[in-house]
Amino acid sequence: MRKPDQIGKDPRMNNNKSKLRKGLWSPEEDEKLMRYMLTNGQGCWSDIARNAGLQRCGKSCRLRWINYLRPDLKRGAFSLQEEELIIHLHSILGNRWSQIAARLPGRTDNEIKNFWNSTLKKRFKNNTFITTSPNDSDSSEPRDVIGGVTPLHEHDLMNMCLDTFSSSSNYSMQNLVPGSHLDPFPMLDNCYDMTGAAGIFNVPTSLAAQVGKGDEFYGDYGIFEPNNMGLERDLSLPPLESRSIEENNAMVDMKSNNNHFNNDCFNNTDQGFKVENMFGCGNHGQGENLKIGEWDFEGLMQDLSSFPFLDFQAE
DNA sequence: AAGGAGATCAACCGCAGTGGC
DNA sequence: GGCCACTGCGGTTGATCTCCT
Repeated sequence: MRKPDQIGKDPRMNNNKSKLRKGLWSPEEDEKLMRYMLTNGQGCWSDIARNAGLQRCGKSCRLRWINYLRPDLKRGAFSLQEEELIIHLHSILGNRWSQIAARLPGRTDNEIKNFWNSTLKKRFKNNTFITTSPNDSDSSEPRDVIGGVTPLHEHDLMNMCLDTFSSSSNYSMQNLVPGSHLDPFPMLDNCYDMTGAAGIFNVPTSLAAQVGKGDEFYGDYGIFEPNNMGLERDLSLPPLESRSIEENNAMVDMKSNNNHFNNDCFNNTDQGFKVENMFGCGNHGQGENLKIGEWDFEGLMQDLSSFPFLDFQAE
C-alpha cells in the first residue's frame, strides 16, 4: 500500500497538480466520493473529483469507485465456481481482465488480476490445481485431469452461466446475432477478440478448431491448449454483466421488482442510506463502454429460448 | 518474541482509444 | 488533420499482512 500522506512528491507535477493527494484513501475521502456519486451519479471524473471536494485526480476517483466503493461489489474470497470461471475465461480471453470481470458479477478487473497473478499463477506453477467443487454432488463422474488441471465440463459451465442468468435481471448482450444470421463469434477472425461474445454458445468444432489453430491460447501456460480445455466441445462465455451507471439508474424500477441479484450487496446503513435503493444491484462499472446492442431482459430470454440446450423459458 | 520471506492487494503509471473543438 | 481532455485498460509497484523459522 501507499502512504496516504504521499502528497505532491512527484517532481513532474505542476503546482496545480501538486495539490492532489496520492496514496491510500481515507475514510473521509471515501465518504465524500460515495455521497457525491450517490447524489449526482457518474459523470466527468475530473468534475467529480473537484465537485466532491476531493484533492484527487479524476482518475484516482474513478479507480476508487470502481475497485472499492461501487455498491455492487462482492467482498471476500473467490468461490470455486468463480475460480473455475476465471480460469476458463482466461483461457479464452487472455489477460483481458476487464472482459473477464464483466462476466463475474461483483468482481473487479483489478481483483481478478491480483487473484490470477498471486493465487492462480502460483497454483499452476506448482501444479497443484484443484477444481473439484465440494458441492459437486455427481463427483463420481470421472473428470479429465490434465496436468493437474481439471477442464470445465459443459454442465459446470452451464451451471455457472445459469447462475449468472438467474441472479441477474439484465445484462448486456452484444453481437449475439450480428446481422441477420446467427454468428456467435465473428470476432474469432480478429485476433480472438471476444468483446462481443456474450451469451452461451455451443461452438461448432470447425470454429473451435479455427480458434485453436495450432497453438494454445495466450500461452502463459501450455496447459491451456484448446483440446486440453475441452474447448473443441465447449467454448462458452457466460453473459456479460456489464452495464453503465446511467443505464442502471434507468433500470432501478425494473430491478426493484426483480432484484435477487448479489445478496451481499453493499449496504451502507452506517451512513444512513441504502445504496442498492439508488442503483439497484448488479451494476458493474467494468465494461462501461459496452453500450451498444444491448437487449432487454424479456427480449434476451426470448432469444435464449431459441437455444435448444437451455431448457428453461422466459417467464 | 523477533525478524525475514513471501503473499496480498490497493493504488499508481503509462499507453491507447475516443470524442470534441 | 492536429490537438487536447477524458476514459479505460493492463502492467507494475510497494505497503501491509501472514506465515515460517
